[in-house]
Amino acid sequence: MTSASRQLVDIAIGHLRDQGERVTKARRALVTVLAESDDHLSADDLADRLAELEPGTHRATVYRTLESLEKVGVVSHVHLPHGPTTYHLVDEDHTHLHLLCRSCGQIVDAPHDLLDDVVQRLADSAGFRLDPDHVALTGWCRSCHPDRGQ
Amino acid sequence: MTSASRQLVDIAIGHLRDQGERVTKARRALVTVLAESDDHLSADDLADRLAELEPGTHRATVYRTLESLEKVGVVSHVHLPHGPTTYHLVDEDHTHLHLLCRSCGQIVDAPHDLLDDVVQRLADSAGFRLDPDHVALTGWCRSCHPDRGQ
DNA sequence: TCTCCAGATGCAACTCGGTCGCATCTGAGT
DNA sequence: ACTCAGATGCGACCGAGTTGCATCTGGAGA
Repeated sequence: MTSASRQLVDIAIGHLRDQGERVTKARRALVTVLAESDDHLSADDLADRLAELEPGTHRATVYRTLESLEKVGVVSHVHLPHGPTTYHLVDEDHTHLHLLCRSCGQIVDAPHDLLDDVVQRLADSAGFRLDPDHVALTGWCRSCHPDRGQ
Repeated sequence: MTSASRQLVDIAIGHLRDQGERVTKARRALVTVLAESDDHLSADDLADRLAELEPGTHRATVYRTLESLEKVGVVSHVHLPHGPTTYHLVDEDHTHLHLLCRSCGQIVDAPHDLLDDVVQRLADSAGFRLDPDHVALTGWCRSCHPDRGQ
């Protein structure tokens, strides 16, 4: 475990305590797994990695723990069309949007401010507060883009 | 059945024939249901409505028929995060994007050209061809928007 | 350090959206 | 009318996520 990820874990655990949430083995282990991973892991991926750190952790616990961590704002999830939801630690410094290639399934990162104009326009015109990074947008990546998609 | 929807059905059935696809009872019935519906129906919703027009149509047939109709370009689907996929007839004149409220679940329509700039920028910068209406974007609608989301 | 209990966990059964293999049926070309 | 590739009905299956309930435990208070 790198010092960077140890620090992420400490911060996240701190948030849990601050909000009166219990710091259990499962929660600490899950945060640790998240801190050491990239941000495209499904609940099942997390359960697999958790099997080493905290064996016997049940799938249902993974889902419930993720829910708790989201509630206190240390975790967030992204929906991938045609695929499982992925989870990641909230990290203001490294936010980015996700683009999913409909052909090869590759996830391409996009700058976090890509939709800033759209957010502004929707707020002004429809009073809709857009949450730009909660779903992956889809399309075709450079190496795939066909004339006509699936 | 209105004359407008009858016309949509005829056009769609024409596309099927043109592309050498069979015109079966289930396909005709499903196109008819789609032509008479708004565009936020799940496969199960469609199966329910199909029960009147063409009783005994199996769920699996609904999925397979939707797939065939998509292949010939008369149907398209939109993913709603936290909900089932919805299907609609392709209709160039009435395209729009979908915004899903994370609080009340309401679907808000947005102008189809909302993401045109983004499409252009992504194409230029990343070679990614964005398909702007394949997933619903999420956020909070005018009557919900809280200070902090779920 | 011990006690206690709200809240977290393990487990199994369940839901829901979607897919698949296979036997049967049918649209449409001859 | 005959034929058969392709469409359908059916049921079993799958993956993702949820729920009810019994048991366990973190951490606050004595």
